[in-house]
Parts: sequence; C-alpha cells; structure tokens
Amino acid sequence: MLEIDEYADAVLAVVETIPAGKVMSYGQIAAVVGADLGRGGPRQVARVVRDLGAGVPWWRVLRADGSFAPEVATRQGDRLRAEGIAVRGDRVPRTAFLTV
DNA sequence: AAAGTGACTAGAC
DNA sequence: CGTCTAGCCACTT
Repeated sequence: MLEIDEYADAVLAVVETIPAGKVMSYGQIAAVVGADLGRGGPRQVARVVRDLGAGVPWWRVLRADGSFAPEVATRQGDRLRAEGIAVRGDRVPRTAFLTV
C-alpha cells in the first residue's frame, strides 16, 4: 500500500506544472521541492514518480543529461516525440528543459 | 542494526 | 562526445 505524504504531493504538483513540449530533470524537481520541505534527493523524486506514475505526466521527467530511465525509455521517448520534442535516440536536447 | 540497492548527479578522464 | 567514481538519501533485505 502507498499513501500520499507531503513530499510525494509536492513532487506531484511540480510535475503537473511542466508544460507540454518541455521536460525537467529529477534533480531540478528535487531542488524545488527540497527548498520547501528540506528533503532532497533526486533518487527520492524518481521513486515517487515511479510509484505514483498513474495520472502523472511522468514522461516529462528524466535525467539531468536528457536521457531516459532504461525501464521506460521506449515509451517515454515515444510520448515526448508526440509532444513535439526532438527526441534523439534515448535522449532529448538541452533546449527541451524547462529551466536551464 | 548493518549492508545492499536504485526511474540520480556532478565531476574527473 | 563517451565511460568511470564518489556522494547522495530513502527503502529493502
């Protein structure tokens, strides 16, 4: 079972804020959320997104270097391509990031 | 309680 | 460009 705690809720809110055609890295989200809750960890953001993926545009969240997670790389690349992002192999260009 | 694991990151080579 | 290393924090065994 899994309950939505404050941290997960904050991560959710940030992910929902990402506009179509743009992406954010786990670390970037961790920085925003961590600034409020004092927790911080890109790995914890990734864990939350993985567990709560349903109903969340998780495909707009990826690694700092623009690469996808191996488990979902194919699906993520396909979705991002549909958003108008120039997906190149298993990565996206830096221009796709919301904040640079 | 200690050690292992991971949808991570930044820096070094 | 690429690969490797050390640091990181919460969860699992």
